[in-house]
Amino acid sequence: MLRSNTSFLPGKELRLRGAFCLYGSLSAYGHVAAYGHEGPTRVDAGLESRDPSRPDSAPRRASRWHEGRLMSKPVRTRIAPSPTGDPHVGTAYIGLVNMVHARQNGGTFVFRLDDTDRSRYRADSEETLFRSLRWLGLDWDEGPDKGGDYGPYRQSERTEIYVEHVNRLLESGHAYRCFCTPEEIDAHRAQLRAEKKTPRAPRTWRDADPAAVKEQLAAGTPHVVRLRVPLEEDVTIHDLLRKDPITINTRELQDQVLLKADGYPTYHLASVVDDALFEITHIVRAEEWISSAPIHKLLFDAFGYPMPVLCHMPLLRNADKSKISKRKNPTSLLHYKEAGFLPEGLLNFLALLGWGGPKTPDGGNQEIFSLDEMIEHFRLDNVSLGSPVFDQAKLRHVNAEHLRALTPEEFVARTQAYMFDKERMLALAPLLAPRVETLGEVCERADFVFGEIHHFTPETRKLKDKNLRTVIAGLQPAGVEPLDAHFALREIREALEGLTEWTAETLEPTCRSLTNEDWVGWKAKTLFMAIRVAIAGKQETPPLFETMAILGKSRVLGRLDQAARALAEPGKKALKRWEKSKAERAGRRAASAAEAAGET
RNA sequence: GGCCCCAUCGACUAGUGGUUAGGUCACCAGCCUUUCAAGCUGGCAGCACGGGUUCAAGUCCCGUUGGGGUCACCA
Repeated sequence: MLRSNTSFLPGKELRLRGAFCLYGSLSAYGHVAAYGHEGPTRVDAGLESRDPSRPDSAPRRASRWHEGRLMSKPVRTRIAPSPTGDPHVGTAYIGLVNMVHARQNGGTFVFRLDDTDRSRYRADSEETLFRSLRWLGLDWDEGPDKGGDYGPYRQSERTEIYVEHVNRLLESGHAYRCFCTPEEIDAHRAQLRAEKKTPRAPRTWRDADPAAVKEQLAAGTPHVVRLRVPLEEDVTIHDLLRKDPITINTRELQDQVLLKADGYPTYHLASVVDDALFEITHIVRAEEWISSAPIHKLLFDAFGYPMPVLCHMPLLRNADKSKISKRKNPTSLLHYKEAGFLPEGLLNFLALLGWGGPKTPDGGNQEIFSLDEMIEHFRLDNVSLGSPVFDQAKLRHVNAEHLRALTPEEFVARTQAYMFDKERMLALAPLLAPRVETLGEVCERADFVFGEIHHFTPETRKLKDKNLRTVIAGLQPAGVEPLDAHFALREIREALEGLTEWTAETLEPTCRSLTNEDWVGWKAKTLFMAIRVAIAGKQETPPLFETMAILGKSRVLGRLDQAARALAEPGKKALKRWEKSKAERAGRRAASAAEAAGET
């Protein structure tokens, strides 16, 4: 395979390649040469390029594999996050790679908001998303908050475009209207599962009588539009990182919903249409999308749009190698910001996953580097495919290196901004002032606000230290099993998670509602102490709900997780038992509510 | 379970047919130091297994095992 690795001189080759990436020229990287075998109308561009780092190397052939004439296109990449929750490290990771690839090719990095799921939409998370990614150091050239020539960049504002596209597919026979009810679909799937077949939506309407369709349409029956997936046909996709093409037979696929009953598109439709319209050249996204790539390929083909280069990045992992999850790892960018990580440190750490960093003369990798250095040296097609564990220890180390590189002035500025944020201090002042007698006591009194708390590692529980024992005592009241205390905290967390407004006034009733007799039997006093210790690491704090409000939702939730984890790690059986108990209690609550309603 | 992806120290990685398998984190030991960090020196530790191909395999091929993803009107 040809690659300019004889000298890892910073992006020599890339610079020469210039701002334009020959559409498909990545086949020159060798292992994607298989592209050249695809497509009925492939035209050999006959272009040759040389590896500049090896003047004597054989000329490499660049070819273009899909329809039409040779066309060079400026690189355009994108991220398309959903505003449905806290900004995720995975989003940042994929965003970083997309941005770096665009930048090093003089291309454009696009931010597109995937807000087509109206039921999960949360208005506040859109702004948080922008802010968090910007904090990290990501910056996009086009986006909902920035505009651009390809807008609108919010998919919820593009529904006419999707409907128009769906109509095209309807006319060309690539899609059909499906009037099945959700119940019918579920039943069908259940039956197929029972027969040990691939569960699929029924194809009742796939070849329905046009008259019947017209009738349903006239009656205004709710319906979706589905892709008419070919019955038995191999669909082959090419991935920049995997040398073998991936072939999936359409019998593994189902007639994917394209347009939902509420008129909004599904991810599949919206992303394909927008990637085409935005002229995205490289789709760089997480590995979990591989299995739906054939659907996308089918869609690009149905529309007659050129297929972008696909690049599926490895999934970030928990220590046990499962897909990273907030249960087992903090996944919110807010957490890392609030825990005092430097954005450049986090970014550097993320860059290390799948890539070692620039090569060093001793045969190793330079692991500490800046975004600019990454843009200079990183190569998208050289990402390693293992399952990178998001290792907190390594993250801390990388962050520490960046911290140490700060000048004293910078260090002070960063620390001040982190600890004594004016807004936060103003909120804190009325709670703190009555409780201190000198300024010297401020930090001690509110230590849990200013930084991380460390009381909840599993090791802590083994310590003999008296103070720490008290801490655990609060978390786990006398006579309560660790596992029960774990679930108590977890249940609190779940209740709080649903809160959209995070103030002392909204927090109090939510917390109090968990103290009814249906609960594990704790009094308010006990429950509130457990929460207090979990979020503050000690038993003396300003009033609980005010304290929680100031700490902020993500930190409170994160610390409840942390505390729960420190108490116990429930097994599958225990989890099941808990789920069951929750359901039963919910049932009882509903029953007693109904009874109460009946009496009045 | 079907389909798909993946596989180098505990973790992140370098490696693209010929290496004493390199670097970093973590861990251990020593040095430095009033303490703790940091720093320095050293150590522990890896090509999942089995078959091929080849003069030569961590590197290529096949199989096994293991891990993961995915099977929604969520993305």
